[in-house]
Amino acid sequence: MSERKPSTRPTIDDVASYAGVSIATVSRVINQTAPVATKTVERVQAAIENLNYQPQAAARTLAGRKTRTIGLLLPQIGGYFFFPMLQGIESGAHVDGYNLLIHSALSNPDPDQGEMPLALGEHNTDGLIVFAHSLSEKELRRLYDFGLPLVLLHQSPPEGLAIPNVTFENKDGARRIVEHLIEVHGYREIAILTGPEEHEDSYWREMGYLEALNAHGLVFNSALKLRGKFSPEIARLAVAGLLGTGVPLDAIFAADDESASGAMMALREAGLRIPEDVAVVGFDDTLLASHLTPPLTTVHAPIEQAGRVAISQLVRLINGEKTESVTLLPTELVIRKSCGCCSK
Amino acid sequence: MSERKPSTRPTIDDVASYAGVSIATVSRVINQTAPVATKTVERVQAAIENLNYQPQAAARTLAGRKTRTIGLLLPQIGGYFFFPMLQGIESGAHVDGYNLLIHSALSNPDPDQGEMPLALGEHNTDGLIVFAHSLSEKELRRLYDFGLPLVLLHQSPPEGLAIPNVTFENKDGARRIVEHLIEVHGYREIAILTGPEEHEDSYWREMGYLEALNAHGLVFNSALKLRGKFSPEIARLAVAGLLGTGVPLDAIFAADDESASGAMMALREAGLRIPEDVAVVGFDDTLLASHLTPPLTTVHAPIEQAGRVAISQLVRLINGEKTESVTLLPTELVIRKSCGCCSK
DNA sequence: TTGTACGCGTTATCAC
DNA sequence: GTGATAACGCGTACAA
Repeated sequence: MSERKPSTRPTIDDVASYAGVSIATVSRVINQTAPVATKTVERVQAAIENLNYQPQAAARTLAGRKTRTIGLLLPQIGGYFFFPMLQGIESGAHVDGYNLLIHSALSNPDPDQGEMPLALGEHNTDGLIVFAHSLSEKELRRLYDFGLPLVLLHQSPPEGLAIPNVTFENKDGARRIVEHLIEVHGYREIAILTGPEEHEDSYWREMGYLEALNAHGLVFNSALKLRGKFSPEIARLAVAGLLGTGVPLDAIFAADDESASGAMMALREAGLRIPEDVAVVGFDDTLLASHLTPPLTTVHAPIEQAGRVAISQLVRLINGEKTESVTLLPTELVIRKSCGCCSK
Repeated sequence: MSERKPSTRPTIDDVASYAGVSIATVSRVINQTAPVATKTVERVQAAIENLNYQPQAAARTLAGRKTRTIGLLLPQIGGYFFFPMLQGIESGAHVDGYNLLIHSALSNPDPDQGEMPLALGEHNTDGLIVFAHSLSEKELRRLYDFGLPLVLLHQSPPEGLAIPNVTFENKDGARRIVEHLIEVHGYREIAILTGPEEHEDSYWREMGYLEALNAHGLVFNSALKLRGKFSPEIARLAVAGLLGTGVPLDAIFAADDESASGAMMALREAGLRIPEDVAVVGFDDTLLASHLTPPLTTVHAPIEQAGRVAISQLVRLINGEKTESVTLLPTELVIRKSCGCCSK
């Protein structure tokens, strides 16, 4: 298959002469930036239609100093968490009339060491949504100082930077699900599978776990704190290791659904039944949760909504309107079977 | 939280005067488009560094007539299939130095009826990757006739349009997994859960199924053909319906992993064991497959690779190089437990 | 090896 | 309501 030669596209001048008006008028009907006579509008629109004209984005940006584009920076693409988030962000961006430019930080080497400057920034975006720790603090500061509108998803801003951030009521959700394990099922030996060290959501989920323990007079047993890193494989190994020690165990609170699935694997491999021998609960309520066997009791996190809110905050910022410095989205307990409820 | 005022960014002129050269020279060192004296290069680079200069994307595009951006058009964002694909596309695009603009067709109303023109197109991209049927044939034709480089993912081009397309060896993979059911396990009553009607991958998977049946002297029983639409819920209902009829059933070949998970649910709800009573196999080998209980025997499809190949084809097209009209990526049988193998 | 000057296609600011 | 025309920031002949 060989190349075809691109034809030349019509410009605003072509439209203007076709319609017998000036380019200024054409611009006016396109952008509705000033009143134009109805007849003229019709002629111009017909011209646009007939010539199949579409304004050149780059020229508009250059002249109008707006890219109409929002950038999204992610640590990496993948995981169950990712697509509802992207869904929210994409639809939100589109509703507000913005294009979405995506980059994963992995393919975006650290600008502190390497040469390559950030592919997303003030030169091609009106604002950025930064997920968790996809940007070094230094780079974040640079962009902030520059004045680029920024919103942080699932990360609070570095000291002194007034960047809006949106996340979940993690502590509250975690506390509630752990209390469910304690109050409804009477479990007392409850392990926790934490996420990555630096992950703030994980931190607050752990705090919620501790709070629930304390509220019910249970003492925290550090042997029951396992690092799951939001990864099924790592969680599986961690749980297998715990089971090897023979420590008594009633239930496992995994800080996300993926590590919960790893925990389930480990339990099953050890010949333990879920939830009869050990209960397992998660956090996030991703697609995975309902596909597991038994279906996972978890905390529903409004992931898609978070994406949408992040966009709306960013758009407000771009428009120079006031924004919330922190948005905490409520979570909700979702009872399925892995905790011991509803089992037959 | 209130607004901050954006500072003004340095231009190529600032860099030029800072370095004591002309803007042409600055442009040359940035784009390495002509030899420049080493000393000069150093001075310019220092200037760029000190001024924190980054070229304005819009201006480069306007002057150089290249957006350095690739557009990705999707029917909707979601499903397990989606991550690896996006991963491949994103990384591929980045490796080749392109930005990635994403749009889902859902938020992109049909331009044939509505007003809104396609948000992605010749005005803001150098080329487009179009997934399955996210674009009407008319719009596809328009873009093609215009000369915009186009690559189709999991869809063959409309009559007469020479657009490269990349997909899997669907028929072959389907045939192999169904033959596995027949030859290794001796199943004869094998149902199929197809995907959406118009989906080509699904069509070829069905063909592979039929081929396997024929090759082993089994006659196709139309009662065993169920529409799963690549959806767990729809598949679940379809299978439940089938079970209600009492038709004999040894195994189910689901045309994708998600419908396989739905089939499993239905079977379990009917009190049937997998694979002892009815075996289930899928297609794609997404994350889901290994998370199911029992782990799903399926056909591994190189989803991420398909994304990467699509990008490379598109880039070749953009560069005016020759491309493959069709790329068929090989699939591979992945034996887990849901077919009856490895069970203990 | 380097500099000058024009053009890329819009928006925005004036006048009329 | 409408029309000239000056930016916008950069690439790139063409000259030197």
